[in-house]
Amino acid sequence: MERTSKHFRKRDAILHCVRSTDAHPSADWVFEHVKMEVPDISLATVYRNLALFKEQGLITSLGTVKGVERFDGNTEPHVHFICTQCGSVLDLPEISVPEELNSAVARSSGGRVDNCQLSFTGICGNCRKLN
Amino acid sequence: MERTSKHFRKRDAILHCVRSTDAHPSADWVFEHVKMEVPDISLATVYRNLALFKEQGLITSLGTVKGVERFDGNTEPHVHFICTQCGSVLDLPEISVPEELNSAVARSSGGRVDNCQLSFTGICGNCRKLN
DNA sequence: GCAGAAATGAGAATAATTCCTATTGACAAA
DNA sequence: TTTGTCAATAGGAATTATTCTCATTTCTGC
Repeated sequence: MERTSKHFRKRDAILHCVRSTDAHPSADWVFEHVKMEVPDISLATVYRNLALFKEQGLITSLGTVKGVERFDGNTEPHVHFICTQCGSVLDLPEISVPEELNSAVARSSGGRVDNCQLSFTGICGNCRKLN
Repeated sequence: MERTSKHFRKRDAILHCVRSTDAHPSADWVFEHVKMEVPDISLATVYRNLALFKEQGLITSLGTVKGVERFDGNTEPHVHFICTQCGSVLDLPEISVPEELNSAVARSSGGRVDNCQLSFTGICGNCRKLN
């Protein structure tokens, strides 16, 4: 379905915002940025749609960094480095989790595996310089 | 230092509680359980000490499950399976992350790597039966 | 244009977590 | 034994992220 109509302008702006950044943004970050294009956007709409996109698998969630949920528009499996000082998140495309682990996990957990997430935490290069 | 004095009874009870369970508990779970031994414990004390232990590396945090932070008294690196339906967390000791990744990540991120966490999410065996 | 459905704004409500302040226990020195 | 100091704590207020409610707006199909 073409969703260029006004009805979906806000929803699409939110999705586009998350997908066109590698900032791994929070709901609030998305809110602030979408507001530039669509000034009458509401924070509730951002939360609502992020939850929807996540459910539909259009975006993923990294979990929380410093108490705030962070999203990722890149749904390809990939690894993250999270700076615990400044909260920045970096993609590590060169590292990967062996595909065959999923079935091993399904077997040993007795459940259904939907997702896998590998992340490293530490202090990023930038923060190290500043200290 | 011997910490058997009354002064540290609560702090130690909190640490012991987290370490003696594989429930990967939340602050509230710890609070409820420590209360059985030490009825006049306060929730703020639990939060404060969990944050302290985490900082000292005595325990780790899994991040949040369904919006609630979960802790782990087992600081050995290991992999988790998290059920997104019931929120239970299972250890997967048979799966492991290659040690050499840490240095690869440090190199490619330009930062200092403190921790690494691999977790799988899905629906656990129990929840699958119940559906 | 009209009816029903979907999407939204605004702000209230909720829930997890942190902060604040008075109090208490430990411990050392007088 | 008393006193001073300091860390640890209780209890509740404050904060903050997130969700909910509901009235309103916008879309779609007719």
